Parts: sequence; C-alpha cells; structure tokens
Amino acid sequence: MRAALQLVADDGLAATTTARIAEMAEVAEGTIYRHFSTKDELLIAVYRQIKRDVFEQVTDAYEPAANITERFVHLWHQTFLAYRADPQKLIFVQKFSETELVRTEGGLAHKPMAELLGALHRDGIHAGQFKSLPIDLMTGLFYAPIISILRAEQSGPPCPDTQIKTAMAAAFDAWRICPPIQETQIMEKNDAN
Amino acid sequence: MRAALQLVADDGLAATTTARIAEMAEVAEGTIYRHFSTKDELLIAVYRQIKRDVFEQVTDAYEPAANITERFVHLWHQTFLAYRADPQKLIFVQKFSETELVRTEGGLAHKPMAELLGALHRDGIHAGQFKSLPIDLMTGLFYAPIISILRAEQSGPPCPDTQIKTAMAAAFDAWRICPPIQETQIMEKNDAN
DNA sequence: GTCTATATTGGGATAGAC
DNA sequence: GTCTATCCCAATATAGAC
Repeated sequence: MRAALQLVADDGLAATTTARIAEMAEVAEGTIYRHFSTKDELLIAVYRQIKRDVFEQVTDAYEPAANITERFVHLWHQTFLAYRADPQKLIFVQKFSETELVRTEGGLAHKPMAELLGALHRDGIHAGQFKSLPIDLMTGLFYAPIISILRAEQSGPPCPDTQIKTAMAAAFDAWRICPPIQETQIMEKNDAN
Repeated sequence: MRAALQLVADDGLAATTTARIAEMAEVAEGTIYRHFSTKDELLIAVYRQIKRDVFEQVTDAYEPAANITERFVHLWHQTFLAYRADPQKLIFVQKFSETELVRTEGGLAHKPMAELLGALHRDGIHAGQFKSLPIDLMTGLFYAPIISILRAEQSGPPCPDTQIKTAMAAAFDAWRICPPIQETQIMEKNDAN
C-alpha cells in the first residue's frame, strides 16, 4: 500500500502498474493478489486509509459548539496540517478522485468529512454569515488553497505563514457573505452580454 | 475529434480507445492514423481547439481598460457561457488536465487565458482590491464555480441566475480583500493548535 | 483517403510449486 | 504466504490492398 501510494503520487495512476508496485514493495507480482483480489481494490484501500487518517486528525479537539469562524479555522487548518505532514497523500487523493474509481468506491470514505463541512456550512448560513452554495462547490473552495499550497511546496520552499493565512482567508471569504467595497455593481453587471 | 471529445467527456480518458473513437466517428480504426500520428496527438488537438474557441469568445468585446469589477465579471461570465454552450468541452478539459498529457502538451493552449487572468489579478492587487494569491490558486478559484454549476446542470435542471450570481460572487470574494464582519479573529485564531 | 487484417506490446490476473 | 512462470486480453499502431 505504501508503494502504491508513492507511485501514484509520483507518476500517476496510469503509470502505476502491478509490476512496479511489486518491485517497489520488494515482493513478487503474484503476492499482491494474496492480499487484494484486484488492483482497484488495493487502490481503494489506500484511498480509504488516507481519508480515515485525515478525518481522525481533523476531528481531534474539534469543538462543534464553537463559533462559526473558529470552527472553519480549525477544520481548514487541521486538514492543511494533516496533508502537509505527507503531501503524497493529497496528491494520491486528487489523482484517485479524478478517475472512475471514485464511482466504484462509492464515496463512502469521503462522507464523514463532507458531513462535517456540511454541518458547519449550514450553521453559517443559518447565522447569516455564509452564502448558500452547492455542496460540491463549497468543498471545492475549501480544498483549493490546500491543494495549491502543498503542490507549490512539493517543488519549492515551505510557504510562509502569512501566505497560508491569506490562502485560508480566500476560502473563507468565498464562503462568507462579504460586504461590497464601493459600488454594488458586482451583481448588476453580469446581465450585460 | 468530435467523437473523441464526446467519449472522453462521457466515459473518461481510460475508456476512450481508438477502437471506440473510430466506431463512433464511423470510420475504420486505421483511418485515425492518416490524420494523427498518435492517439495522444489527437487528444491534444481536441484540447487545443477547445481552448482556442473559448479564448476567442471570452476576449470578444473585452475591455482591458474597464474597471476591475467589470473586467472580472466579463471574463467569468463569458467563460461560463462558453462552456455552458457545450459542457462536454469543460469535462474534456478537466479530464485532460488531470493526466500526464498536459505535460506533453506543454501548457501552450492554456497560456493566453492564464495571462488574461494574471493581468487582471495584478491590476486588482495594484488597486488594493485583490489579495495576493499564487497564480494557480487564483485560476483554481476562478474556475471552481463554473465547474461546479455545469457539472450539476449535466444531471439536473438549469441553474437559476441568482445561484449563478452567488457562485460568481464566491470566486470574486475569494480574490477580493473582504472587510471582516465582526471580530478580526479570522487571522489570529489559526495559531491555536 | 479509407478500408481489412495483423503485428506487437504490455498490462492484469492465475496456476501451481515451494 | 511467497515465489516463478504463464495465460489472456485489450489496446496502439502498422501494412498493404483498393
């Protein structure tokens, strides 16, 4: 499983053959099929383990009764730290999610985290602080800065804290109902053309 | 090319074999190789055409001298409409971007649009209206609502204009420097834990 | 320019010894 | 529980007639 994780993260799912997994794990190819009846099953197992681990870290010390802002910051920051501790996990999840394998997986692994975000989002809407957004857009905006930062750190220096805060603020502002600066033009203009 | 577009959009790149492309295009498999020396070359040609078409529509009637808000709304809305006219194009671009093929393509097709967004973002930062964000995060936040809405419309009713406006506002607010509502807590809290 | 037929490769999965 | 050897198939690409 560790070999599969690394290979997928580094070279993508297409390039991750059972031969290479076995080679990197230093076992014979046939051995894989003693533990998993299929290659897809192995990949799904890796995916689920990652999701489980991250969820555990994120919910640790989480206060569902705290105020909206605190909850958002906790969830975002913990998710960020969890993946930052092993960026290959994020890459794997990304690549995995983009294939048809997610459909066969069924979305079970993602559900707990999605519900956590969903509950926060609902509460924020109720409190008049958040926009009403479709659930996948909401989660997409949540993860976008995490993906961006950790991708950049893969091939460069660690991102300074100020930039991390700005990136988190981008996600938060996307969710929030933000007062306009000057004109209220933003909403009117998009009828033109 | 049309057959390839549709197959990739519907079933993904892995399921798009030369045999199925030929079948759908109602030509023999060998015929493909009279026009493209390789399957990848065909897919890259499809990708580049989509990017060219969308860029053309987006830049039509674009006023680079207009104010920041107007420019953002124009670019976002035109991009949205361009892909909405043929959502398969968006799905194709998404799937294509997630593979190693983007690397072989070289990113040439995406460049013009990226520069347009980059210029707007720079101007907005200069005007004190936009956050300073890494370029890929900036583009990611720009496209996130478009992808989300068009994905939803693929398997459901058309999205009402009010929701489209809210989604666009989410992208815009993510870019914008938004005044905090009550506490200035957002920035301090994320040191906790 | 398009066809039919085929060469070739490389991947997932299995059989059966140890 | 791990190995070696091998099967089987599907997919890309080519050859050469029409």
